[in-house]
Amino acid sequence: MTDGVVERSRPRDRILETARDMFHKHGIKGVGVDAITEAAGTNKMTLYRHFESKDDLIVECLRANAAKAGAMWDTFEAEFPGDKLAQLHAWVRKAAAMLNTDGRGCDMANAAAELTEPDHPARRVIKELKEAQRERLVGLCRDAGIGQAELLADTLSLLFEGARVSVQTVGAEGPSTQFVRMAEGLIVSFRGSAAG
Amino acid sequence: MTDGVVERSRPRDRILETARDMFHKHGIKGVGVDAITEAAGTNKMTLYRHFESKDDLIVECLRANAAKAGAMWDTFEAEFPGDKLAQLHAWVRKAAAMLNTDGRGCDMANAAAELTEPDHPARRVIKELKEAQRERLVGLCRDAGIGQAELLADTLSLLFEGARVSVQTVGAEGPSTQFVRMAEGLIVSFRGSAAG
DNA sequence: TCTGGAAGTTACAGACCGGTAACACCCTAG
DNA sequence: CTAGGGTGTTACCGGTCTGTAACTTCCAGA
Repeated sequence: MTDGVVERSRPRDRILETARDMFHKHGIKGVGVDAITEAAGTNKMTLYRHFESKDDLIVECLRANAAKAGAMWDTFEAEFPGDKLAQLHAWVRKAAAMLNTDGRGCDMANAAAELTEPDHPARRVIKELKEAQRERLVGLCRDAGIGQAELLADTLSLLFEGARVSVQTVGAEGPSTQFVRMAEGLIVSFRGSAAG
Repeated sequence: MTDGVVERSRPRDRILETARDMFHKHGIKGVGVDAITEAAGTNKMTLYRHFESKDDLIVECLRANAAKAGAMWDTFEAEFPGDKLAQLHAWVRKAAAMLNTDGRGCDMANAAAELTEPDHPARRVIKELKEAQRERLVGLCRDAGIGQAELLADTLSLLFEGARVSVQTVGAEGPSTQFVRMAEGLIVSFRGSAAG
């Protein structure tokens, strides 16, 4: 049982945390609710008392992931108060670090790859949360005084997203090793062209 | 039955083609062998006479995909014989076109997201085929006279990969719309810096 | 016309899936 | 002490999954 995470807390929290971990490691369709509840040290009935379906649990996991990712931005602000450019570089470093932590890509991207039904409830929240993340990165670029903030943010975002899937397909020794160099080069280039 | 592709040909070919189509649309774990054989106008026993398991079928589908993608490069050479820079721009246009054809990402990336077992037979071939694709793009960049060919190829590759997952998560109207602008800008920038 | 192999058919095994029912338990708030 | 809500337990439903067995049908080539 490598999927522990059974610290004593309220069953709902344990289920949510365990499900997040197992969905991340083994994929959504690769994990059944029985396995989740067992790893969470509880049982199926309790799961269905707190979540109305597996799909509902999936959505809650994605929201929890996004909340955790959102908290990351606050640490940048705390670490470099007011210095938006430093925060942008901190984002690059953090992103690069994530590439080497584990070989699994973004949970939302993976979920979108697995859940192909066009009206699956998870697809709505994935789009919402991804768009919110884009807004934050665009805002950071703009506040850092970069002229074409949207273009830089989108480029960095696509690079990072691509690096994550690259790690998942060819491993951490592939093209993703150049991510920092690419990102830093882009920031320099965009700062050189035009400032707000 | 929207997953037709039942033209009269040998059962093995029909199964392979149908499986490629259905895996692409609905994901690998989202399609059972019964559904494949039915859509291919044959039956399960015939599938298992030609493929030793579903995993084997998956691997063959990935190889077939890669073969089709490989043929794409030959069309570039045929269209712009000897003009490697033109072929690189053709790659950019082709990549951009793929972003708008359907909302599903790269089959290999999606497969890697779904098949999480570290020793799954598909993971080997995904890595092999992705590395082969990288070699081709690096070669194209180098032959186009670009100094840092590997870095440009990896950057373009990551951008494209990221654009495909972006289409899958937020749709074709998201950051991926800027893909051509990003790619062309990078090529210009790399050509300006140093040439071979 | 005969024959052999490829393909189709039906049924089944064994496992797993998401989800529910009915009931026993425990622990805390009143 | 008691009542009640949250939790645990067991069993079950109907469905789907990969994979196999045994048998029939068809068709091309000799």
